[in-house]
Amino acid sequence: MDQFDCLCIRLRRASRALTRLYDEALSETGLNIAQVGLLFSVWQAQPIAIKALAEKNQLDPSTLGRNLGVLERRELLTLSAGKDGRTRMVTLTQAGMGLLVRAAPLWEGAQSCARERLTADGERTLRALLALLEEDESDPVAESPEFPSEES
Amino acid sequence: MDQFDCLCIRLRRASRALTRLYDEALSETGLNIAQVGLLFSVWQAQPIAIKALAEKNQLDPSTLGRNLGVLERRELLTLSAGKDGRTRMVTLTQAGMGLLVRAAPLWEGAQSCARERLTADGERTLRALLALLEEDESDPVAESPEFPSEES
DNA sequence: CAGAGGTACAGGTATATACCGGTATTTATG
DNA sequence: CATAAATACCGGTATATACCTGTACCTCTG
Repeated sequence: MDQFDCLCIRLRRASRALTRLYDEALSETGLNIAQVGLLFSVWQAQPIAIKALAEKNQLDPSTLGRNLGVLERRELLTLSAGKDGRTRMVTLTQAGMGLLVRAAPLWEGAQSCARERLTADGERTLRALLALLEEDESDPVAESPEFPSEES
Repeated sequence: MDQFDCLCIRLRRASRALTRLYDEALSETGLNIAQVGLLFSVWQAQPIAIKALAEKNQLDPSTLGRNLGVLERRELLTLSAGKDGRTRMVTLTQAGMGLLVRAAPLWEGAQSCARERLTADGERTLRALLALLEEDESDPVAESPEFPSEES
């Protein structure tokens, strides 16, 4: 086993790899998959407050605020005052909407490619993950001393 | 469906959530899961060049270099010149080794928790993901107009 | 209605991540 | 052997991500 069986590390690695795939497919739009996903999420719910959008995307509100700032500077969306003076409502601009439409077929391509790739060499990983989840918990990890213990 | 069925967005979201879980479990070490994973990876292969470590972790070498810098400043590892004058070899310090040992039980806890949580409310997601992978490709996505098309 | 407490956001700080271009070093080539 | 090409790394730049703190605003209570 090249890597230790950390669900989180595995997931992070898979996330990086898949992100690279989508980002490349979307490169001609000048946006990455996180940004396209965000625009899409706004489109679904606009106008929507930052807090609500953060919950919808399970993102820290301050993170989301900064991410929105990038898209606002590119004039893909606007942040306007809501009825509640504390909130700022997010809305797509025409340009943002247009970019989403342009991104759609590119996203489709990446999604197909991802699906193929996952089917090809990743379904095993998924199944292994499932197996890991179903692993007998009562069996202590004594067999494979994956983490260093007290021998220096 | 609250979210659109982007494998990448889903994976990124899951990655963020799981990262939060592990990071919290590891908080008393002052390290996050990415750092612990990196220390572990170095431990497995030390001394190892940045390039090789980057490949092992599927990380961009420049990214890895910066991440290593953080751990070097905390004196958890050292970067020394290799035989090849271009490379820098990464090695754990005693402190780095010690922290890894301290992190082990905390990591175990997070891993168990993650496994439980995934079993509880995420196995469905995994199975859905599998189903998505096995989805009939010949069926065009016409049914659910997930992405905006030409109506502004 | 005035103050207490809660809410939504902005900004500071830190890390993670990637791409690109520059530099030093090694290797290959003529 | 001298030069070209390849390699490994570093630093600039940009974005993603989260935590914490401060500020403005709203809501509730007396």
